[in-house]
Amino acid sequence: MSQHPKRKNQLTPLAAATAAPVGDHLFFYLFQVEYALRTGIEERLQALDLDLRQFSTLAFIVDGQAPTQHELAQLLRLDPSQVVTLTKGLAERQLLVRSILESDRRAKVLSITVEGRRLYAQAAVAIRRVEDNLTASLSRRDHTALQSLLHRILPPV
Amino acid sequence: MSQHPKRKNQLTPLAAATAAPVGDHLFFYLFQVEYALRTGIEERLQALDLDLRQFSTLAFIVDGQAPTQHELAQLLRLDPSQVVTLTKGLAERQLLVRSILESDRRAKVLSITVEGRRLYAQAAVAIRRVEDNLTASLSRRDHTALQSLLHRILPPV
DNA sequence: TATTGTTATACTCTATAACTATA
DNA sequence: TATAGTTATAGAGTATAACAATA
Repeated sequence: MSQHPKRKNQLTPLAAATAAPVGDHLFFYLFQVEYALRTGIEERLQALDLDLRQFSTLAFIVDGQAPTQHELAQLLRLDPSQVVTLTKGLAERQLLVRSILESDRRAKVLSITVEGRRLYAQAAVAIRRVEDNLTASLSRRDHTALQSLLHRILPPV
Repeated sequence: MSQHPKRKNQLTPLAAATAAPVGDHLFFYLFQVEYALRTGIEERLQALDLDLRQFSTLAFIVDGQAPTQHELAQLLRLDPSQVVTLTKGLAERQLLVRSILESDRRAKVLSITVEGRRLYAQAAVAIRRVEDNLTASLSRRDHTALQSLLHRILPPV
């Protein structure tokens, strides 16, 4: 048995996702927690045949924004060409619909389907479970405090 | 001027690094803060001709662990083959030395040079500045609280 | 026989440019 | 002329396998 098992397509970011904090740097802590949360979520989403990017896509649509592909590209910080592949895949699975925006026939509006909403809800529950598990050692107040602190330092969109 | 300017080699993770939080998910906040911090740090490190992975490498050595390449691979969650390229590059710049571990001649120990320590110190200051800037809206107590909360939910190594 | 480091290669994902349709 | 979307392709980064040296 290898001491360094690897899943296929495991995400190893270009930047460091260090396995241990060094010095007193906020970023070491932040990166490590982010890594744990991300991999935990990805693992759970696999069972639903979704990755984080696909989930986020559904989330933004469900959120009521009915974004165009261009808007989604900005929200996900993706190149528009990647959004094509992303949304086509979800559309093929009948999780969303890509329709022409009548007020600007160049644009495609993304809207959720019943099946898409159902899968999103399932995924959201699974993700919440991972989040709660990660912060299990915190009191509810501290969990809220963490989220609040992160919220306060969010750079303006 | 493009509405969607892109730096070359800008990191766009496989997973979502969403530009806006959705719902009440911890991960949206965490990812966004992580993204802001990471890109901010990478920008500063560019001036020193370092990326985060290289900085982390120096950091682990300076931390006094004198790790072998194998150990560094685990710390950075990298494949050993990638560590070769990584450490060779830093060795060429005389920032570290790769020497044979006498107690196990297969292994290579990494140790910092004077020049490497100097550059590391510079980089650490620059990173600290980015971190402080990110949390500028927080009181010192809240900054500490955030770091402490993140520390408490770190998964065991 | 197992492990560390190394090299070479295949593969995945991203960046870029060119193109169509619409504004 | 500019913008949304699309397609094709080149490039960067990662995973995998094979190998040498040492244990």
